[in-house]
Amino acid sequence: MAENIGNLKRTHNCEALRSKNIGEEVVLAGWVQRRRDHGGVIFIDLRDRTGITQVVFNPEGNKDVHEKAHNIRSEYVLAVKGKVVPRPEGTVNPKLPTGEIEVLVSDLKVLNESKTPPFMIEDDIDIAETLRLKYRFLDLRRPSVAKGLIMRHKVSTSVRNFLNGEGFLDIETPMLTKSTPEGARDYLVPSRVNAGAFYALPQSPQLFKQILMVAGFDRYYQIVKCFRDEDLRADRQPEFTQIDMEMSFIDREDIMAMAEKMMARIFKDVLGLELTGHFPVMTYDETVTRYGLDKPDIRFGLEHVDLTEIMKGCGFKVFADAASKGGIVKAINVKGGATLSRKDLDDLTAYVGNYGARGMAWIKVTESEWQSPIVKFFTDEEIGRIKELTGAEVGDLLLFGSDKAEVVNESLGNLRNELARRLKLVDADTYSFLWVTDFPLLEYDGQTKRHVAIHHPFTAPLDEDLSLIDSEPAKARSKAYDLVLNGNEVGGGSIRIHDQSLQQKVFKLLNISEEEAGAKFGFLLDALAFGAPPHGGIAMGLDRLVMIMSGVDSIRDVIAFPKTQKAACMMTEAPSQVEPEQLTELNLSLNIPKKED
RNA sequence: GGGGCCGUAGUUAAGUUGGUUAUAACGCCGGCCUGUCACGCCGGAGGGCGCGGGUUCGAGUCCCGUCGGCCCCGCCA
Repeated sequence: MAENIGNLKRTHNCEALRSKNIGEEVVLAGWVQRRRDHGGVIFIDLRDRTGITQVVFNPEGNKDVHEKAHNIRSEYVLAVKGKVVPRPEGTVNPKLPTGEIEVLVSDLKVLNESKTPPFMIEDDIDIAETLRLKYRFLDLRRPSVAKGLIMRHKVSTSVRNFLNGEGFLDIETPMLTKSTPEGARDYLVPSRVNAGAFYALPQSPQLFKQILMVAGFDRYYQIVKCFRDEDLRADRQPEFTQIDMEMSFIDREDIMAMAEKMMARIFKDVLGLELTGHFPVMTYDETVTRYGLDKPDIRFGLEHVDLTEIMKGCGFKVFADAASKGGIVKAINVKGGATLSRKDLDDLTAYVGNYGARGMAWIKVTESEWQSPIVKFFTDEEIGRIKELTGAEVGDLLLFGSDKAEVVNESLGNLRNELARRLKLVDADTYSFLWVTDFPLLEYDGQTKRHVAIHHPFTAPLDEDLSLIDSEPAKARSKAYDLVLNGNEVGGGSIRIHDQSLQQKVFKLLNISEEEAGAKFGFLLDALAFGAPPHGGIAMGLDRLVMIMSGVDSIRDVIAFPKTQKAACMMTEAPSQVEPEQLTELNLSLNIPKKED
């Protein structure tokens, strides 16, 4: 039977007591981590989110209390009153911060019993994630899991303190808002009072924060949920949290400086690390050329070497064709990689296959020869050029990609990361930020056969590329910037268009008709026409940032109640069917296609 | 939409070329135990192998389908 607290109000948490507390009468409350019943004396490790204290039931003390303690099991909830005493000579536990003392119990209340938990509440256990998520309330009792949420709290606290100090205002924006074209798939919410009409959950507060700038709130922030109905990954959940900010009367270097200062503050407050100097800045073109990806991890080398020019007329048809027909040929020199086995190479070939590469040529540089299936196709001069450009030395491994530029860059870019993982080229505790700037304004979407905005349609072009908007829009670059941390995109933003005519011009480029622009973004165009200040901002992915800072591989580990890959919550079993009456009230009917047999 | 991996006691796993009553560890239950902290010792219960078909004398092992989980591609302004 569960007892009420009564007079046993706790005086300390389970990590608080030390030798200096010896002699004090204290009350602790928490969960039973473990019981060691010796028939006579009974030890219980009492746990709360701060730590563990050993409490002792001695039969020579209170008989009733000792009797009661026999029935205690794992995860029972206890309040104990007792005296802090030193542990007897030789029984100090150096593994526990509280290991020099124990609490000799004089009064006990079993605040609640517990069923035997489906898994043990401790770190370093190996359990299926689906079970952890179903019993998330138990999983979250494990210190390593709680640690992620505690760190998340520290990060958001640090962010608020910093931005409040810099004069930013925390202003909430609607969760029930308007569906807009472009971007990700919206989560829709039917309107009961407007039959047939829908709200959308925000993909980000983008337009609202711009409107707030027009309204004169020249420094805004919000730690806010965003929703995108797209497929999940280890670093993507359908609802996620952004540190969203926007400033007026600034240019991009001001936003970048502010974001850097904020990151420095977060790392200082939360990890005690000093981030010194400015974050390096690299243009989009440079990242793609050197690393293949626009979010390179710059903690290790393995940079790409472009061999397109020298392969144009070579005897290896695959390379020659790619090089002369608009594609590219690139190589990575894996220093000391000649020790990789044939199986390793097969694995890596399969790996680049994920990104559309149809193969992966390689050359092992050994004392006696260039060992490779393709080296026989090259002239001595070509081999010399390859050697020169890649810096190949004895013991190295050269890996090649040849195809359309996107395929080569994507596959070799990801291969580079994979090699670093396999060869353990990075120290897990290092943090390396990078700004990526000068993104193209537009990209061509082969599916819809039109240009779409790379960042979003409100991103300003670079000043020097303004004239390209009319002549060669595909070449125009934007005032967008991404913040990359250890190869992960943790933030992105831009200077926005604050001129109504330029905004209309960009909509036109994106094949958004005047009518459509008016219908979907009329309020923004309106606002821009009423004295919009120059403005811009950035949004940081809180989940990803905390994931990296806490050294875990999935944002699920830093979200209290995350969803599985099918966007389901194992605990609540959301999403679920609803009563027909609810649908009727919303003027909805279901039309679920039958599966074909 | 596609590729890969996985599903066996509460948990984590083992399970030979298909072949008696499906193993182990931890956990759980009972007993003993006054200094343990992964307490110890003795004893015990617990699953029919995600689900549904099929092949076979016989299926956890083979085949088909299906559900669920994880990683990835597509998708994610």
